[in-house]
Amino acid sequence: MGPTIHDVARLANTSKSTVSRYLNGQKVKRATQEALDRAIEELNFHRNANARRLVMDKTNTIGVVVDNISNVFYSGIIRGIEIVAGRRGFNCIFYSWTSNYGSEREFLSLLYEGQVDGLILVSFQKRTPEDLTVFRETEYPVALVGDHGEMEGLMSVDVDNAAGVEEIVQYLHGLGHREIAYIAGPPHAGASKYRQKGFLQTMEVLGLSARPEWIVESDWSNQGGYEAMRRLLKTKGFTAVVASNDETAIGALRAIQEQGLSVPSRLSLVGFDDISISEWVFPSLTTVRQPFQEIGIRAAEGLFRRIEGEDEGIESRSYHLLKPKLVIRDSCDRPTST
Amino acid sequence: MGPTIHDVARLANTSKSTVSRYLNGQKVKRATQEALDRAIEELNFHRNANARRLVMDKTNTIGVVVDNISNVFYSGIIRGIEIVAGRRGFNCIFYSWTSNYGSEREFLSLLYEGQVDGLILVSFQKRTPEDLTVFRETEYPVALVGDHGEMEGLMSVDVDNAAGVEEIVQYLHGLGHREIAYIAGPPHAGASKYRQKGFLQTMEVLGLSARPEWIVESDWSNQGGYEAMRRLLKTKGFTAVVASNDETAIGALRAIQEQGLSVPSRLSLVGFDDISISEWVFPSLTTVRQPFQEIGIRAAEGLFRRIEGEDEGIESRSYHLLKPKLVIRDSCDRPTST
DNA sequence: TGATAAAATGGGAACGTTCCCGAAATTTGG
DNA sequence: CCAAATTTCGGGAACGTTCCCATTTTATCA
Repeated sequence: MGPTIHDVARLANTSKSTVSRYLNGQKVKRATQEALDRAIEELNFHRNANARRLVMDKTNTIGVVVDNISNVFYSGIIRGIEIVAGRRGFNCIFYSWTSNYGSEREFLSLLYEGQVDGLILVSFQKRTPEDLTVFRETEYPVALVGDHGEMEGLMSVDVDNAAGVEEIVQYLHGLGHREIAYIAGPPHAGASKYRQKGFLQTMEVLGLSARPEWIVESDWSNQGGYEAMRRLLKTKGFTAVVASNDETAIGALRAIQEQGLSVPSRLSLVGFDDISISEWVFPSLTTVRQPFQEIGIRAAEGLFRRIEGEDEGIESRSYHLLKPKLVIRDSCDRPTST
Repeated sequence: MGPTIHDVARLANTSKSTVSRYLNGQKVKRATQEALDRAIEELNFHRNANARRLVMDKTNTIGVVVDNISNVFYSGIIRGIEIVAGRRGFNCIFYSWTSNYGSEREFLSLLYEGQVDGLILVSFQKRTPEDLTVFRETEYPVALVGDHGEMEGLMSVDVDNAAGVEEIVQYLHGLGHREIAYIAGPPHAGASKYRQKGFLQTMEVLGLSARPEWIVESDWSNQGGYEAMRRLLKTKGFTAVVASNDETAIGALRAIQEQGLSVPSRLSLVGFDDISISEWVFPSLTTVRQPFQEIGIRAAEGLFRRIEGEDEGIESRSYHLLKPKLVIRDSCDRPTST
């Protein structure tokens, strides 16, 4: 191992208690301070984190579990979490939930084992009811981002997916579109379900018919969007396409352009998420922006409320639904009058 | 805290030593085993990681520091690292190198403090000579991915940037291009320098002149590529554009298309990196694929060689240069004969 | 200057685990 | 069935730190 507090004490002609106190910011005599500084410098001393954590029963660290750590749109969420953690003097460490692990639940052992003081689980995959129950029952600080499976009593943050799609449909309707196709996401993901519900409900409210052959399923990938759009293009009559996320929309855009059709003059297209590339495809994509950073901030604040035991009440275990925002770019226009 | 090994021992009518042995996979009598299983289950016992780490002086964890944790093209590198770590029974934790931290070097304290057994630093930013020296001098296991500042004696992995650009230029030359423009990256990043060097050298080898007004600088962002391309389009005569990364290329593509020019019939365009979106822009982007996963694997293997002290020699402290591969898609064609 | 208050210091227990070593229990072999 | 060999077990030290408490040193004020 490296040098210990004891070695420092010996070199500085004092006791480990004094070294410990100095390292923890308490005052020591001027002379001892200088001796300690010299000793620490000379030995290149660093406190052993494991010993500290053992005795203090505190890590000053929160863990963030992300499925697919490099998903572009987790970037904002992570940033939000880091801002709040930094403010509280906590570090963040990230775990990627790859196939190495069976279920998200397994990460709870990070808490049991004392590796982190709190845990934020970020996933837009479907969560199992067993997972959710475990998260609710544990007395350790846990916050969820994404699918909360409509379970009460657990701290979670998500975006109002239905409201986002409603905005989209209203916008298209305002432009004059009446025949609107929809590319759905994976049927089990919570976000996907809410988006589709938002689509169907708004169509109904507006008195538009959502024709079954104009609703196709995809998997939220570029490839999936591309294939879905090709299927869609075999039918006729719609003037606008709502893709349930941006990746899908970009795949769809490619399929449309390959057919020599033009967006937006021939067909309008909308996405969802506002990932960074959406501004840069041609034409730039009209979409709905998720308040990613805000999501991260809310989740982290909820978590810290539990870590610091600020409330035992219901507030820290409630469900936050954030409103997304329509971002109008160049991929929509009035329908061509035929 | 939670229940301890002692509580388990008491409940199972045995001693902590026996519990410890059982937890570590040694054999115990059938009867005690059953009693232990019951006790562990009933108490929901988990070993305290900090106590274990303290006494064993080992964490079975490697840390991976990434600047901007959500950069799409770190995904493959991370995956590669996780594969190797998983094989060795190690966990990975990720740290994001945000503005919270001054320099990469600060992460070395994770090693000093015993939080991780090894560290991989992934960054394509410019590294300072001081940082590099510290990484070289430390006796702790460290591996670098990206810029190694041409310093000898440190374990690092990078892609052969110059060779990649050379392939691009050779390919364009083979198609008949003679007038080639170049959008450079940020001048201080190592990768950027090598790519530019590769461009200039290959042009010279082929007897082509790299005209100064056809070499513009950018910052490797979409926006930067867009602006650089607009500047470039004020000049005339070139038939192909080499962008020094894909993001830049995609920004450039947009600028070209906004002018009503067509890729590839009017202008050929090539990128570098092969990020996932490059396949999906229209036309799909011809680019050079970095072997991201392989990079991660190499770095992790080098790291583990040092963690496990397999060699004290030079092998684990050498520089690995991996060859990238040209990926031909739809953004290049023969120049139009005017 | 001397009594008293305040500040600085050192010793030792505690945190929960692993691991060594000697003791106890069990198995083996004649 | 008994001694020897083997397996299982329990006690205690150690890991490096924090924190409490008693002690020593320094500062304060009449």
